[in-house]
Amino acid sequence: MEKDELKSIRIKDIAEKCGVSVGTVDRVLYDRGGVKATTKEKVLKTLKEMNYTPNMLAKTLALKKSFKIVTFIPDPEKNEYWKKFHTGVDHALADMKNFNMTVETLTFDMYDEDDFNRKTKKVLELNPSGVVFIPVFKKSATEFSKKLDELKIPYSFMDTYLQGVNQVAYFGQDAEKSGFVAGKLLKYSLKDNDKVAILKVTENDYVSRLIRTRVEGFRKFLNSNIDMKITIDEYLIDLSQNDEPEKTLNEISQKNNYTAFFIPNSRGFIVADYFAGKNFDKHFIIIGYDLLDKNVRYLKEDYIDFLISQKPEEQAYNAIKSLFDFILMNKKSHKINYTPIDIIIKENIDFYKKPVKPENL
Amino acid sequence: MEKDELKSIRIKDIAEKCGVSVGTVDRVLYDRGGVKATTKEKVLKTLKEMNYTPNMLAKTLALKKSFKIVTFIPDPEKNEYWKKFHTGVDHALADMKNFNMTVETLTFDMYDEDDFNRKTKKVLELNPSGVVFIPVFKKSATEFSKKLDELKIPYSFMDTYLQGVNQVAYFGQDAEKSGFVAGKLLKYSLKDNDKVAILKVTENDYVSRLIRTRVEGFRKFLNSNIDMKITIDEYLIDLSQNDEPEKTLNEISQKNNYTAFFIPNSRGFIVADYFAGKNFDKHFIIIGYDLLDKNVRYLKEDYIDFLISQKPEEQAYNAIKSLFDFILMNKKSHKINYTPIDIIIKENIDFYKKPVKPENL
DNA sequence: TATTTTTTCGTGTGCGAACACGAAAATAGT
DNA sequence: ACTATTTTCGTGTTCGCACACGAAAAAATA
Repeated sequence: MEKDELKSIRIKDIAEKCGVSVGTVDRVLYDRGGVKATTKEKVLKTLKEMNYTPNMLAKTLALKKSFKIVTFIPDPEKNEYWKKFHTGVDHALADMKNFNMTVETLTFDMYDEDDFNRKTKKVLELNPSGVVFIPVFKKSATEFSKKLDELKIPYSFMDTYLQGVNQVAYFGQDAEKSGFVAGKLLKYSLKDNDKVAILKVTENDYVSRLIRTRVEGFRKFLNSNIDMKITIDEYLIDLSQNDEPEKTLNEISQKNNYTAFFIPNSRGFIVADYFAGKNFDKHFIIIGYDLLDKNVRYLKEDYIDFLISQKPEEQAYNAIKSLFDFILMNKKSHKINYTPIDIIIKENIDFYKKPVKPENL
Repeated sequence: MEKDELKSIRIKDIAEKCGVSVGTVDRVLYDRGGVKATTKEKVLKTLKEMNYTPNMLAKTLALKKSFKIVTFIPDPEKNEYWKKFHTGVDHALADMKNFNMTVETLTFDMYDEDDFNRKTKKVLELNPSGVVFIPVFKKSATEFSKKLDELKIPYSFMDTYLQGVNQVAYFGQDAEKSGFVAGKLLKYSLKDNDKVAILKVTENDYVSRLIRTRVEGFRKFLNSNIDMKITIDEYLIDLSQNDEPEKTLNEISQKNNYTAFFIPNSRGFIVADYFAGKNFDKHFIIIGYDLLDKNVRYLKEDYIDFLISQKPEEQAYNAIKSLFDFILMNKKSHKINYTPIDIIIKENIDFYKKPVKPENL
C-alpha cells in the first residue's frame, strides 16, 4: 500500500548545498536579518534553483499555533436559509482541522443594523485570525471591513457583495443572471398573450437590492428573448401585514389569469402554500429560490416547478477555504467568485442533498 | 493573525493518564502486540474517554512515506469527455500533495477490451497505493478488481458502475433519473400530438448500457407524467457508417415533424451541427449531455437548449479523495455516491466553467 | 534457586521546520 | 594590541507521531 521514500527538498538540503547552516537558511527565508549580504544572496539563489517549497505539515507542526476563523452570519433562527451555512463550515473544518484551524460562529439580526454593529465588537473580542461575514448592511459592513483592514485581519464574504473593500474573496451568485435563468425556464411554456406575475414576498416593506436585481434580470430576459406578447405584473406581499399573503393572492387569482409566478427570493413556499390550499384544477408554473425544507416539499409535490439554488454550503466552504489558503498557505484567491446557478426540479432534487459522511473506521 | 497555543490530545497525554509509556500506547493503537491484556484494556478505555484523534500532520511526517494514486481512464484523445477528468485530478492534488500523495495517469482505448487488459498490468507495475479506474468493460473490470483485492490495493471508480466488487467508493450519475430530468425539461414545451425523437448517436453499432438506461428513463417519464398524446420515435445514428449522420437526419427532418430531440450521450453537437447547417426557420428543442466544447458552443448559439452535466471533474476529485481518506485517514466513504444532475442552459453555462486558481504569492 | 526464555514495556531517534541561545567572527573603541 | 561591541552564524530543542532497540519483569526451564 505504501510507496517509496520521500525526496522533497528540505531546508537542510539547500543548507548543505550552500555550505551554511539550517539556521542561516531560515533567517534568509523569513528575512530575520543577521545574514551577510553575500551569503544571503547565495542562499536565495540556490533556494530558487532547487525550487524549495516548505513542507506544510512540518511547518504547521512546528508553529504550534492554531488559527481561529470567526464566521458572522444572519441568525438562522430568523431565516432558515442560513442553516445550510453550517454544513459548509463542517466540511471546511473536516478538511482543515489537521492544520489547527478552528471555527467559531456569531450571528446577528439581519433586519437590525444596530445589532450588526454591536456584534462586530464581539467578533473582534474573539481575536480571530480571519473573519467570514455577510455584508448585508452596506455602510456598517464597510466600516467593519475598514476596521479589519486596520487590525490586519483578513476577511472574506459570501452571498452579498460589498464594493470598495479589500476582501480576500467573495463567493456568491450573479443575481441578474439568475433572473435570466428564471426567465429562460419560463420561456418554454409561455404562449402568446400569457400573463406572468412577479411576487415579491418580504418580511417587511423593504425590497432588497438582491431581489430588485433578480427581478430586473427576469424582466430583461423576457423582454428581449421572447417573440410573443406577454404581460408581466409585479406585486409586493408584505408578510408583516397580517392580512397577507391571502389578500394579495386572492386578488391575483380572481382578477387575472396568470400562467406563471416568479418569486425572487426564498419565499416561494408561501405562494405554493396558498395554491395548495385552494385546490385549483389549473397548474400555475412557480419559480422560486433556495432549497428550504418547505420549498423542497412543494417542489416534490409539484406545486413548485423550479428552484434556483444558491449553494450556501459551497459558498461557506469556499469563503473559509479562501482564508485558510491566505493565512496558512500564502495563496491568493480570486476576489470575486460567482457560484453556479443550479436549476433544481423534482427529478434532480435528491442529488443536491449531500449525504453525511460515514463514521470513521 | 495567529492564535492561542494548541491543546489537542497527544499520545503523551493519554500515556501519562494511564501511567504507561508512549510506546505502549503506540502498540495498543496499532495492535502491534506485546501488551498485557489488562493494560491494553486500560489504554483503550482512556483512548476512548479522551477521544483521541491522531495528529495527521505529525503522522504523515513521521511515516516518511508517499502514496501514489494511479488513475486509469479512457484516452481523452479519442473522447474529449475525459479531458475534464484532469482538472479534478489537479484539484485533488492541490489539496492532498501536502500529505505526500502523488497521482499518475494511464489511459486505455475505450473501444478495445484487450487494450484495457494489457494496460492493467502496467497499472500494477507502477506499484500504486490506490487505483481510480473506469470499469467500462464489465468482465475485465471485474477481474481487475479481484486482482486489486488480492494485492490489497484499494480502488474507487467513477462514471460507470460495476456491481459485485469491493470498491472503496463509486461516484457517478443515476442514468435513469437523468432521463427523467430530460423528460421533465421537455414537458413544459410539449403540446398535444407533438412528436419527439430519441437519437442514439454512437461511434459504432453498439449502444451502451448507460445510453439504454437514459433512454428508458426518458420514455418512462414521458409515458407516465404527460397528459397529452405524444409520440416518441427512436433512431440509431452509427457514425462509423460514412453516410451518417446526414442520411438519418435528412430522413427525419423531411418525413416527420418533430418538436424535440433527445440525444442520450455527449454527441448532441452532431445533431446541432446538422440543423445549424440547414437554417431551418423552426426551432427544435435539443437536449443533450456533457459540456464538451462543441456542445457548449451550440448551447450558446441556441441550437442546443439543455445539456445535462455529469461533472466529471467532481467525480474525479471525489474518487481520489475517497482513496486518500481510506489510505491516510482510515475513513470509509459511501460505496455508492450519485453526483448531482446539473441542468445547463445558455444562461448559466458560464458559471460551470471553474476559473483557474490564481498564482501563489 | 539459578538460568533461560518469553512477555511486557520504556527510551531514544528521526521526520522537516521554527526559533532561542549562545559561540565565533568581524568591527569598533581605547 | 587588547577589550568591548556588533554582526554573523551554528547548535539544540520542540512540535506529535512511528518505530527500533534494548531493559525490566514475568514465566518457563533447569
